[in-house]
Amino acid sequence: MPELPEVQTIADDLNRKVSGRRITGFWTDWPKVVKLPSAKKLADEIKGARIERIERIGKNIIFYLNKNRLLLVHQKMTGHLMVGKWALKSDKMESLLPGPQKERVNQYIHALFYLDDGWMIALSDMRKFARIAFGSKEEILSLPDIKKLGPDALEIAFTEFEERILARRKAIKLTLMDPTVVAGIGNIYADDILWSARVHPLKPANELRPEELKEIFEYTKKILKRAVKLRGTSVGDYRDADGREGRYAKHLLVYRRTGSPCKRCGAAIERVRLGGRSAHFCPECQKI
DNA sequence: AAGATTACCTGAAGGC
DNA sequence: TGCCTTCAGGTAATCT
Repeated sequence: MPELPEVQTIADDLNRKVSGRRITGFWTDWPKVVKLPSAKKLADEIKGARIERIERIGKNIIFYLNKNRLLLVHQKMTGHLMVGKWALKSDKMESLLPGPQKERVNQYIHALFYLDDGWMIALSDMRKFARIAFGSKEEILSLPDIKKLGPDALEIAFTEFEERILARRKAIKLTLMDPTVVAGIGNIYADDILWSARVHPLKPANELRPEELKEIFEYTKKILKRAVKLRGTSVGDYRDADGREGRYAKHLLVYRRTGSPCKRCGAAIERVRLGGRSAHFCPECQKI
């Protein structure tokens, strides 16, 4: 579901809301969601853990716990972390609070962390791609998910960006979205970044001209920062930890605008399949 | 060994 | 109404 701006928004919200709380229990109806150590062990071992702070690494949300332990959550495509109060009613989740995160979202809650103040952190995930890992700081940070991550899109300097991108021969869009090259850019922002830089998504990364690379770099920073300020993009059912929508959706430049006029030249936006995903671009402004 | 494809899952939406 | 196909914010595993 979320890309860098959405994950940053959720991590910041969680940091504000649950730092200092103790975790009193864990529930899941989908044990596979815990890839390390196991759902049962996590439930046993996390009891009493104090949440120190929450940060984002790539698209992973990291809870720093006491005793040098970390809890990692990757929401993948449709995962949402939320803070609220829910009750188990037979095997169905029932919201105790009114608001936008009730009903439909709740039937997809597959994991709950109970907190010492009566509130809960819930992981809802329609497609069940999300994953949780729990262990020592060393264990979690040495997982391939974290270890293989490239530099963060908001942190990376131009020289390193240039070096890493030019080392790949595949399409620039796939390269931008490859978390081992740069971390944090997903399908929505990759499309908007390339449209802004006037670069065709299928252009091989190593064939980019210096000025094209510079534009891509500049717009990566600009667009991601803007989206963070707007608390992300809500397409479909994305919501922040309070159930609110992200406002970047109103600012989308090409993503999901197939057939609509290009905001620069008026030509009809086209869509192609790339690596099993949709790439949206302007055939006039973005030539190979 | 990089690049391309498939797997993981459950819908929603549109065509017939 | 229902069946079939395509698409959905990500990335790891598996191929070639």
